[in-house]
Amino acid sequence: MMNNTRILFMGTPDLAKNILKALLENGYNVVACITQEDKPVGRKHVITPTPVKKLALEHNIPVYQPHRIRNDFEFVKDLNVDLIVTCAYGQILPHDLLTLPTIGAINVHGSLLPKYRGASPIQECLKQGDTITGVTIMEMVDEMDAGDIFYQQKIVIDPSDNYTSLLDKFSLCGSEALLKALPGIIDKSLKKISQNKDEVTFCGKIKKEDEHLSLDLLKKDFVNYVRALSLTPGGYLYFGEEIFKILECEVISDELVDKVGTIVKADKQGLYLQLKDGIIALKQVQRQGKKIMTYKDFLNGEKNFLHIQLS
RNA sequence: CGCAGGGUAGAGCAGUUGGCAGCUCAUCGGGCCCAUAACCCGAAGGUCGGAGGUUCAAGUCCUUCCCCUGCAA
Repeated sequence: MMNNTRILFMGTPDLAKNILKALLENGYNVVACITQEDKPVGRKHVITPTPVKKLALEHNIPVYQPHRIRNDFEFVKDLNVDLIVTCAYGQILPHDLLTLPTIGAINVHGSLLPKYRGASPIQECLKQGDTITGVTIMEMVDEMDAGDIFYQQKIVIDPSDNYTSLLDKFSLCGSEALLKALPGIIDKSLKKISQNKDEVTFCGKIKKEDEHLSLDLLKKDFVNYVRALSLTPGGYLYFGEEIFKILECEVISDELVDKVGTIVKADKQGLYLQLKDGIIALKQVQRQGKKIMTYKDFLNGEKNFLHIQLS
């Protein structure tokens, strides 16, 4: 019965690819995929298909890449779809598309809704210093991430987690949650519950300027902000004209020994930065043009870094 | 051919006007110490990204190819 359900999968990055993979490995009938257009990527501007497209083509699943799904979804009618499953597709689905499938349209969202509706839920929970987050399998409605909830599964955030490691957890957990919820969604036995409007919070898209770390942040927030941006795209401070990325750091003390933004220690024991409410240790850094390295490796090649000002 | 930095010991870097390839960390051995990631002594470890060229002599100069990274898209 589940094999007869005609599923249209919509998604773009690696996370979505892993969700699609889980569907395929468990025998679901994915009749087509919609993903973003191939884009020139990297320094050489090589036109690269999205991870979802690559996987779909390996399984001989037809791939559609409309420029604007809002204006171009007529082709979906001919697919006779029962269910749309989306995960990080990257475009808002028009109302008339949501009503096409016989069963409905569902989304895999990276937070415990109604918390963190929006574009960057995985980064946001790290920024906030949360210790628990999760995935939500939900019905799609016109308003973004506002649909009723079918199923939720919690994820424990470890203090050592950053965006990259948390993304791995979401790949696993998101797949698990979807597979648990799908049978009940398809046979309509799974009850959905509406979101508590009083608990709704939002998170926006991470913009370029957000990657410049702020020295106005309290040390705890600074560390969490760095976690949210690591390893990609990576938060940075300026070292003169150069970008100096900080990929991992930790709170050391409440001491105030020098101006905010000053390197107050640079030796084997650590690379310490003064913030306005204390000192943090920079553990992994990346100088412009260089690879990511530990503070020890960095200091081996960079003498005289003590008392340097970052901004 | 989008802009820019780079490739030298396991890691991070220095290497001047071409003239015996170095520093710090790590590793191994020894010493000191109640002890140590500390300190002292010693050792091993390199076709200087590849190919070609100039030269008595190339890490260094010329040509060409490959790769890594930051920015931009």
